Amino acid sequence: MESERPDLGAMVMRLGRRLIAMEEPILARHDVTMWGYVVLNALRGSRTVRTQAALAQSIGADKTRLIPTLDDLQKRGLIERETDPADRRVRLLRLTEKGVQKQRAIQREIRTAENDLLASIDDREAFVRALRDLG
Amino acid sequence: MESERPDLGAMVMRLGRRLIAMEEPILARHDVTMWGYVVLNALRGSRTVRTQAALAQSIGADKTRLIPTLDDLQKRGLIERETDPADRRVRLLRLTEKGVQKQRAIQREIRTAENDLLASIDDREAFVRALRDLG
DNA sequence: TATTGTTATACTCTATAACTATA
DNA sequence: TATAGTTATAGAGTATAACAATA
Repeated sequence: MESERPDLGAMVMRLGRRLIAMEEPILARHDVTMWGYVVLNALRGSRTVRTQAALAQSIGADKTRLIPTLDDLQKRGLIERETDPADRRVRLLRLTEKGVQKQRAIQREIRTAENDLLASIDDREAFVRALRDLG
Repeated sequence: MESERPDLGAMVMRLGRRLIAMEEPILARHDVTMWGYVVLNALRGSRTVRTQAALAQSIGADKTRLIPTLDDLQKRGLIERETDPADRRVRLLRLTEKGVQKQRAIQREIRTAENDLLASIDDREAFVRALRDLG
């Protein structure tokens, strides 16, 4: 019998805010914004070079609000942005080696912090699996 | 062995957005905003009358951004706001009977929708319990 | 002087529209 | 003409500062 509890949405958003708060100091130490980290993650998986429009869509962002982030990441040598010779309107994106290292370093720290946070959960794998399935 | 997965924060926020999207049409049908519903929920549990400042703190909101919400709920007869005779600076808040009914009706619909969404999860109670503990 | 509630202002974030360069 | 990327503008949401009433 399930006792009274807050709505699922309230609990999930609360946990989400807690996780974001946990990540923020890590990102700050690496001098990367949340959007910057999201971009690094999106480019890591698919070594496939992508256009900015495709990237924006894949992370559910407007293409215009990605541009300052891409400018910054490029300026700092974490990504490369080159004109597609086959269609000079398009910019092909990819992580530099430095960008790959940065993404790995940040994610490693975040995973460690996640593990601490999940320590109290009985069956962590089941919990994570459920979260994944519900996405 | 846990296969590669997105960060916990990304998965949780994604699920959170999905739940919000699920709730929004329900709230719209009842002509209540998300903030309005949060206030109704906060006042439901504690029949204890509260001040606006206490309410704001309990839901993690700034006191100033609650005021338009309270004005609206009061105008529509869902809450009462009366001056505390013991300290005339303070407004005591409580749900009206109409407000209680409204909160119940909305939550009932949300719970039904949550159940549909959780249908695919193996051990739902464990999942909900974990979410609760992590809050 | 400090505090509750309120209003007015400023700031941040995001989306919309307008521009360029290619196709 | 249509599209990728960019820039400029406007809108929503939120926080900050200032105010009136009361303690």
